[in-house]
Amino acid sequence: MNPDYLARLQRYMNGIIGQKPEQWEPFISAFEYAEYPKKSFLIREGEVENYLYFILEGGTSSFFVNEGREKCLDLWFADHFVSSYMSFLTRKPSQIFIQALFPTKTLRIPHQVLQELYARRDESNKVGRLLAEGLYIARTQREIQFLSQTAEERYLDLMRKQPALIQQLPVKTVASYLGIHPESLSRIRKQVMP
Amino acid sequence: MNPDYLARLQRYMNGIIGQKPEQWEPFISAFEYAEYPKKSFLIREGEVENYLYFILEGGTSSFFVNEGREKCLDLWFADHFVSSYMSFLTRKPSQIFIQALFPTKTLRIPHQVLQELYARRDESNKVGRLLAEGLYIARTQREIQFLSQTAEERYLDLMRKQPALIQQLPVKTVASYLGIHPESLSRIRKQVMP
DNA sequence: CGCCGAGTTGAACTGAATCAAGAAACGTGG
DNA sequence: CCACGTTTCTTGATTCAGTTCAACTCGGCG
Repeated sequence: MNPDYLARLQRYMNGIIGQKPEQWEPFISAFEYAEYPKKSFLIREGEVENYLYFILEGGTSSFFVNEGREKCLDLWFADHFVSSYMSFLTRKPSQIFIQALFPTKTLRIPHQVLQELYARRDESNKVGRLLAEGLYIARTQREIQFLSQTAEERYLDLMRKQPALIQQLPVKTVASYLGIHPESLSRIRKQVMP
Repeated sequence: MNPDYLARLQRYMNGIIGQKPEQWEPFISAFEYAEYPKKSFLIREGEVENYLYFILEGGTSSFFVNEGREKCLDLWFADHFVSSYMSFLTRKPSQIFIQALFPTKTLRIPHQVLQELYARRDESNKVGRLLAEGLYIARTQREIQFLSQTAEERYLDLMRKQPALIQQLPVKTVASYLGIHPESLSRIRKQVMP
């Protein structure tokens, strides 16, 4: 494993919990390296999520399948955590798939190891707290956006905030992320372009 | 204040973090009692959320207003925590209102006090972690439901899981919670009833 | 009594889904 | 490196869930 990888995670931890290495050091050393080829799954529906992943390179889509259609919950890229977090927390089968959108390199921590850390070192709960808080905020922002904007507005927003993302991902992935079908995104693009 | 109220919070904490009073005792004693008349606001859009509330009696609606329409994010009742949690965490103005649906009694903890607790007692982060995790799960479940069910399915689901709620709340509140307009709920009820 | 907000009903409208068909891009194996 | 089959993308025609706007009813309350 590239030694720079742990440094990446350290830098991220520094950013969210501050300059107290003793708080995140045991946390960081509990991670293991794992790679996922493009289109492979970090987890499938029905499995119990055993890992929390920190993305080093690449990106993932979290989605569930309803009546044969993929419904994307979120996309995550380098320097973010991803997991079927509900399954990870509840130890129940995952309702979602997480799939690598590109060849993806991660550091991951097993559930068991994290739980032991929480139990053994009170201060490690701070990491877990900040993690859950961050995920909560992301979820809530997205829900507010879905309730207040049309598909076209969400698309324009995405173009403004993450233009690279629209270039790199297939239309069907972007459409699913926007909560619409590929045909609709196709029309929106035609509408918006000229 | 009714002394039973602290016991209520204690029982709840016991349920989520287990039988270690020393973990939640300093937490619980930091709460103060507060009442909200029906239709009053725990917080309004634009204000920074200063409290995390534990509901003793009554209930609340969390909503934002978009183009003059109320969009409900969640409803909470006795023995649950509520807050404009995104504002509480980020210290930025709240995007949402929280309004008492009935005369509502709460125990609330000020942001500052909770932060000091987090900083001074590592183990109190566990409470914060479990709280954020629980809120994350609720948000995610709701998002999955919105992406996979029609309004009628969501209504039938609510009837099955929370029939009392439909009785006690005005149609417009239930409609907003279901993500539709009162007219639409009216039609769905007619459709479903006979 | 009369008002006023809450709920219902109707008719027209709209954003997005659905179904179908064709064109373009992709990747896989020969 | 090309050929072939499979996805992916686009476009069109149609349908549908839910909105919008407007009118009307009902029940409580000053």
